[in-house]
Amino acid sequence: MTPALIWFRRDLRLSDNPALHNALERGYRAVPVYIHDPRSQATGAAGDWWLHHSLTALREDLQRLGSDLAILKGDSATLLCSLARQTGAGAVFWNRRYEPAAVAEDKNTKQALRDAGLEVRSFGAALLREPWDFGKADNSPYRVFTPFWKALQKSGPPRHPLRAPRALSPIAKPFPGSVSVEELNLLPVIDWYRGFHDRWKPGEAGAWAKLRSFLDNAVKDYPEDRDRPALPATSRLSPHLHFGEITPSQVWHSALAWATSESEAGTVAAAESFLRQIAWREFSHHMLFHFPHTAEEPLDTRYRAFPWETDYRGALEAWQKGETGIPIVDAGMRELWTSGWMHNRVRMICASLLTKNLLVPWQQGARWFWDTLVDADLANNSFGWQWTAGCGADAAPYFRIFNPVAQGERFDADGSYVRRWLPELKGLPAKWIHKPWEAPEELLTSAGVILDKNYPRAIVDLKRSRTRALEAWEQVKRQRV
DNA sequence: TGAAATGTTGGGGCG
DNA sequence: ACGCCCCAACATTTC
Repeated sequence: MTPALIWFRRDLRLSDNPALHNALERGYRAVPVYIHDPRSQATGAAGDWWLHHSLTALREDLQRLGSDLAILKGDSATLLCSLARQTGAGAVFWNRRYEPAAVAEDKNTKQALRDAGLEVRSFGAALLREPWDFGKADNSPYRVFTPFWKALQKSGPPRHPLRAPRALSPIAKPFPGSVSVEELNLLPVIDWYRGFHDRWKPGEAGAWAKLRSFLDNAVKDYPEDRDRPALPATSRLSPHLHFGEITPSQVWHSALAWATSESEAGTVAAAESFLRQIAWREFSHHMLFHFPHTAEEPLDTRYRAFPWETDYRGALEAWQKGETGIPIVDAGMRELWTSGWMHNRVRMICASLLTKNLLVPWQQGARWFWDTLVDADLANNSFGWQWTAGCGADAAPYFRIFNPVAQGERFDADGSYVRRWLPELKGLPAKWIHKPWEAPEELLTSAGVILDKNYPRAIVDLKRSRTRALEAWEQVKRQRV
């Protein structure tokens, strides 16, 4: 059997893997390869932690089927060419990536391999639809979510997921040039990530465990509870989806299968409310594909002239450390630091405070999330930040400025989310927990809260900074015309 | 996937 | 009984 290199990237799974599946179907012997190119590093520190464990899991899964994962360091085009020569491979198969830099790299690699006389095949699996053939009637991309979502639902179910192979052929041992996962030095130098282990299980099995428990326990209440950060109401699949340990198509079919197998009313609506979030992920990936500059620059060009604060270092640092003095924000930022993840509702609240009340450029917030989120994903991250900042696709109009106190009282009414992450405020009753600066002095004292001593006073006046943000927006509107 | 300002309505207290 | 005011509750407009 002729070998084919299966180039793993952001598809660290064996099931629903078209590259692997097609190589086997065409009678190739699969040689699984992962290439770490430190120059084209597209992961933050938390993502690196995840990648380390996900690669370990993939390698073990491959070994269980009789194969292994060859792990190489260096330039992918060069390595794939030399590897094909060494192994006598006649083909290279992979599943597509959609980020601008990855698209460019893959295009070059494909050309180099074809020039070397190899068969190269790439497949779509990370998205529900290929961005280039999912658009409006005139084939231009959707820029508004609701029509995108309607078209997605109308376009029929995504392709049916493929099964994992039952067995694979062994690869050469030792494999030429292969290193261990440890040798990739992915684990961050400072060990802030200790809290990650009991919350996350990177790898394909971990992804399915999350999906299973979400379908068994939470999806039925998803429409009701999804915005309440204290509850385990969301799927937490985001990092698994990012690394391709599970595909959106698998999630889609599993959720609909759950909805039709349950006899209770409202299950289809519940499943669709969840899949709508999967569609937001899809939308943001399509947007980044069609507008590749939006990872760095605002989609709405008026915002190039936005009068951001220039001396924002102190504010940014307080925000990063969860020391803004605004409880729902600080709770979110500490959840992020401790667990590598933050509830989506709280992400919006934190992002709104940074970009609107503090007038810090959204790219700074995006950069911090990029480094600290285990699910850091270029498309989702850029899209989400631009959405909140008001400069993105189908964005919240600029004047929609969150009031973090009102948001806290609405979505964390009893304050249990805040108390979980800010134990120093534990003793405050729900009435004051979202605005300790307004609490009566004697109440603060009996709760053991000393403002500016063990919990900061709010670093911004919410009312005044709101007005200031609206004035900044007026300035931008005038400049354009 | 907002919040604040402003407008409207209707019940109840009260002279 | 009536008009007046207050204000909560809700709706609409504006940022």
